[in-house]
Amino acid sequence: MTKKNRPLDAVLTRMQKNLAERERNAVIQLPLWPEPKRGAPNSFIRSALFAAIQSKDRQYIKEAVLASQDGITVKFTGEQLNQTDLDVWETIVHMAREQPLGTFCSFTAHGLLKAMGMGTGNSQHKQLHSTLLRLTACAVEVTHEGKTYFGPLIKSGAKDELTRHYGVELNKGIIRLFGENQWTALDWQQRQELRSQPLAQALHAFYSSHREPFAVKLETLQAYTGSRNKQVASFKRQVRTALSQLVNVGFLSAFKFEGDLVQVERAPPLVKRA
DNA sequence: TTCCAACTGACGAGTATGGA
DNA sequence: TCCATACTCGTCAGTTGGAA
Repeated sequence: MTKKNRPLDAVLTRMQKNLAERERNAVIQLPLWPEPKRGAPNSFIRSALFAAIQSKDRQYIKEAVLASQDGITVKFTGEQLNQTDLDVWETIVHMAREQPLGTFCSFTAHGLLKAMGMGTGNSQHKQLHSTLLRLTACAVEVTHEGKTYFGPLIKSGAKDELTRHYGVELNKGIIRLFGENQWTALDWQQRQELRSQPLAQALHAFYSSHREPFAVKLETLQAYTGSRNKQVASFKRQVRTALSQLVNVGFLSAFKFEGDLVQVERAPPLVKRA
């Protein structure tokens, strides 16, 4: 290196430092979806990350590659997540979307349960706390369209045992999952109407992320929803019931089975009159 | 494919508590 | 006293697996 280049190197180094500093301090914010919607990355709802299982059927998973749609890779370590966990995560993300990522989002347990349309009894409070711990303790590695996020789904949290106020912090890196055309605004009212029906919720989320759903094999749906039902006939029965529920809530207009293929037709969105 | 029984979790009504 | 929040407990609905 010549003496002549040294000042230029110093300037470049300073510029790189400034750029890195600016990136660290940049205000990163989630997309602003409307109030009746809940935003979720497609990588979450097109994979078995949030399985259609009951709480009692959770398993501990270590560095497992979960079933996912082509173009998405999901690795998971921790206690298996289900649709209830997705409800909680979506609600927290929904509340946090109006403030920069990395800042604490505070709420009361009661308020969060109410916001999710759940009961507010002791069992629900315990369930909520377990969910928050699960979302904090897990480790996911999601790759979608060349962008990878790895880490927990909630960075950290705090709770005031007297007032039951929570404060949770989301990772800034989570924004990588909300790239353009990589997330879906789920109809929250429909999802609430499907509460306690994990398979219907999982299919609602999956098909919400496809404007014109294509025919999908039963075994593919079985994998994407993380179903524990090993019997094909039994799973088909469950899917039929779940899709009927999606028709009832106005999400689908029709569905049919052609052999082991499932074809659905989305209902046109309701236009609210002023 | 349908039916059934057992199990589990969610829900809701009634009540208690604490702060303004 | 009122209101928001929290707790307890009984009931109900959903899920599952097995049998026919």
